[in-house]
Amino acid sequence: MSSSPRAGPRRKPAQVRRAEIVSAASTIALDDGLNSLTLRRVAATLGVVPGLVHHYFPSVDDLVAAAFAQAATEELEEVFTAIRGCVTPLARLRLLINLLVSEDRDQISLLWLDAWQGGRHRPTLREEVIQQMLAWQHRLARLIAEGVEAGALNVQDPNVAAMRILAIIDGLSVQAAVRASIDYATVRAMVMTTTEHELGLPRAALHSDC
Amino acid sequence: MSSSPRAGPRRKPAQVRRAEIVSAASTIALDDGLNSLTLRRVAATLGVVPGLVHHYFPSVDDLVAAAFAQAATEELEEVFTAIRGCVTPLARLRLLINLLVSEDRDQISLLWLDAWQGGRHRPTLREEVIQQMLAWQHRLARLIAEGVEAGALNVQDPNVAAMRILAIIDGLSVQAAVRASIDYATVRAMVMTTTEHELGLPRAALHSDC
DNA sequence: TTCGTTATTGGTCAAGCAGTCAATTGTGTG
DNA sequence: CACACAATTGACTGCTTGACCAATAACGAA
Repeated sequence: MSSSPRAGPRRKPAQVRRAEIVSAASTIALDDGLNSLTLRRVAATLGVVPGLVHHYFPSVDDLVAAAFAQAATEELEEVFTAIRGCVTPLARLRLLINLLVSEDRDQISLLWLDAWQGGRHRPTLREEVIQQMLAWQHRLARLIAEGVEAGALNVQDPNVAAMRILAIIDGLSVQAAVRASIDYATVRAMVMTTTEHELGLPRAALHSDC
Repeated sequence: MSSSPRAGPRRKPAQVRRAEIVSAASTIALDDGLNSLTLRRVAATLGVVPGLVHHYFPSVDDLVAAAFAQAATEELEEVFTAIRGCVTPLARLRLLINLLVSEDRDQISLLWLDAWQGGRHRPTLREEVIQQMLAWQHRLARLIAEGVEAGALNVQDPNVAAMRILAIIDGLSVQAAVRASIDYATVRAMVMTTTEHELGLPRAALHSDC
């Protein structure tokens, strides 16, 4: 019992511990919101003392920003990895919207809402939010641009189109997140129709499965 | 000096005092956000003791909801009163969008953001937010319906159109509220273009002044 | 093995918060 | 005028938070 599994090494390399903290923080943020993210909460999750978390993140703002960054980046990569499986640009867009407007996305939608709001009084978080929003815009714009090159889409400015599509998704996500009962199928149809308008597609070009 | 002006009647009718509190709370919410809205802050503004505010609003949730309700209702009425001056439905819509997407609206946009987020853990506020969102949707839908009757617009479901227009305004407002520098003219053009799409209008039908 | 670095602990601090309550004072009614 | 009610006060509680710091113990390098 000298090397009991439960009695692991109490001391970990800084990098590892830091990653653990960010990961735990990210989980808490997704589960209970950015406001539930406190030094003590993270410490309790990891079974360490609050002071240790403070050692790695002297300012809570930094911790919150890091947690949001991890969650947001993970989701972005997840989505864009998933749509890589579709062959045509149109199919990729269709799947992207289906992924972005679904019941499963409630958590991350609420997280974004928290982040937008929290950025008001958390400078570092605010910067991170801006970066993540730009990342989404760029990735989506590139996707659209590829569709244009392939001749599948007809749009003047991919960046503006991406911004607008993301805006309506955000707006409807907020409505979905706040209001009690909202029909996700309706919302999805709304986004699709708007996107068709936006990308110069024929009506119902997006309304089907990947 | 027996009736010194500064020594006004310390005791006021409940209704008046209550209105004062809500009004002060609403101002604070608009100036510094819903999170800065505390019993103490309101009390300090009015020059009374925190306990008094608590006497009228035993729960902070109720106070926050009331403050938001007042600010939101006021703005709704302001906007719909202002557009009454325009003769055609199209002109009314145009002015409405111009009013809803402008630098002056930063405060109220941020307030809505706070309310959406705060509704997560404040049941009364949440209910109020839902009511206010529905109010906007209904009013805008009616405006659109009038345009349809007048033959100026071509839209199947005014309610859905209203929802979508408001969604994109919300989405872009969030972007505007969060990101450092955003070109409001661009945002306004975006909303107009989308609205034109949404309402079956010819391109650039909205791009001008009232 | 020794020693310096540093991850980690435990405890502390002050600030800000909502909520509670008994006491007081102003107001209007009978 | 006197009484009852209600607005208002002031002081207090308990809680949570971020931040700080000195002491300790583990780890790696010499």
